[in-house]
Amino acid sequence: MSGMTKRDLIIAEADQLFYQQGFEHTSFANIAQAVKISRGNFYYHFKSKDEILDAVINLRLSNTQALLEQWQLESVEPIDRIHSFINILIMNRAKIQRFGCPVGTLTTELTKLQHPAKEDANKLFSLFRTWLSKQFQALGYSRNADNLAMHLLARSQGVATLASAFNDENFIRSEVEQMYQWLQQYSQKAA
Amino acid sequence: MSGMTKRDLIIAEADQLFYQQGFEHTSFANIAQAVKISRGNFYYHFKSKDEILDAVINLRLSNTQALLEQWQLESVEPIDRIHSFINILIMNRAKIQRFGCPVGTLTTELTKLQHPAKEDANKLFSLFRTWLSKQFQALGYSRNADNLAMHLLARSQGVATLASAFNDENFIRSEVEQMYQWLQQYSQKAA
DNA sequence: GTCTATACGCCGATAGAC
DNA sequence: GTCTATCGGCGTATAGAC
Repeated sequence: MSGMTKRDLIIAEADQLFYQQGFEHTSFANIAQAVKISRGNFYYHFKSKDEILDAVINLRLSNTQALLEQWQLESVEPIDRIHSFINILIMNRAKIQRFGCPVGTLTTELTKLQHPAKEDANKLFSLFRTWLSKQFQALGYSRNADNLAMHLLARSQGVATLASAFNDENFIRSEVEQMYQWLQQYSQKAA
Repeated sequence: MSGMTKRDLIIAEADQLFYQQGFEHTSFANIAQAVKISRGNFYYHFKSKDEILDAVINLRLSNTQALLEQWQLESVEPIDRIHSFINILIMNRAKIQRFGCPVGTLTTELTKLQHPAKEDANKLFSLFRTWLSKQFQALGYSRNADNLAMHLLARSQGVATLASAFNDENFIRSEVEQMYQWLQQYSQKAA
């Protein structure tokens, strides 16, 4: 947390609040209180609320990029890397049960608001999509790698939505197990 | 549309707007304009915005109930009934691509707003859940019927979320095909 | 850089005429 | 029942002192 400018701090707090309360429902007063600055001081750092949203999306994009690179380094086998993806549902289960998936809920909200930043938020999905697609390509499924990537993305989105609706941890664990089993059939071709 | 009271008309318009724009983002001015009444006249029919939300949720609950009963009458075989459920993704594909699933997006929004009506909105999910569960029970999978119901609900939620994010009709069709195929393995035991 | 004070609009909600 | 007029509050955003 050292070397963090006040601007970075605002973005980090806004990131959390947008996730927990939604973008529109989060006011400058909320963020200002969290960062412990006055509302007026805000506009020294950002010209508008949309500008904060852009910064939050960019933060999430670089965090996601870093996460994918980490998974890439941690595992050599594509199957293990895809496992890392599925496992976010377990790692983040507590927050997912409360607030859903940060990517899915943001894009859904921005869609309803017809907000121009929706396309940028969608890049978060695309990062996972292309990364997963590459793993399936490496497994030898180059023809439908993108379909498999989208399928897995959809499965995890659905799990997040229902886990949040029913606040059900066992459901997450059960579905993650099934996703692992589903994945097994694609580990054959690699050998 | 005949025999529709002004109150019913307000609820119907609010239903559409809440779906398309979100609950919080929809103002009385929006609804009033759609129904062609003044904002003030509103409070003759409803005491508060939350009261409209309750009415909209109740409308959706009874519509859903009617839909499930229709599916029950249209098909005798549980497999065919479950097919009817999966097929909503195709039937409503245009709206789903634009606004996502009306059930999922509403519960997600109300969760972030920490709105008391969230539990009522969740009953929409529960209607589908118990109905699907009954179909799987009828197929002979009484032990994990609820798990299968939740699995199918999650799959369709995920499809709706990603179809809306990427505005992709082919993805919907492809996933629906896979859901049909997944369902096939559960049609054996019945014989 | 950070603050206080304030402008201005939209929101939900109310009052009261017709 | 439907309207107009209006209140009080909160939202984003600005101006200007320190």
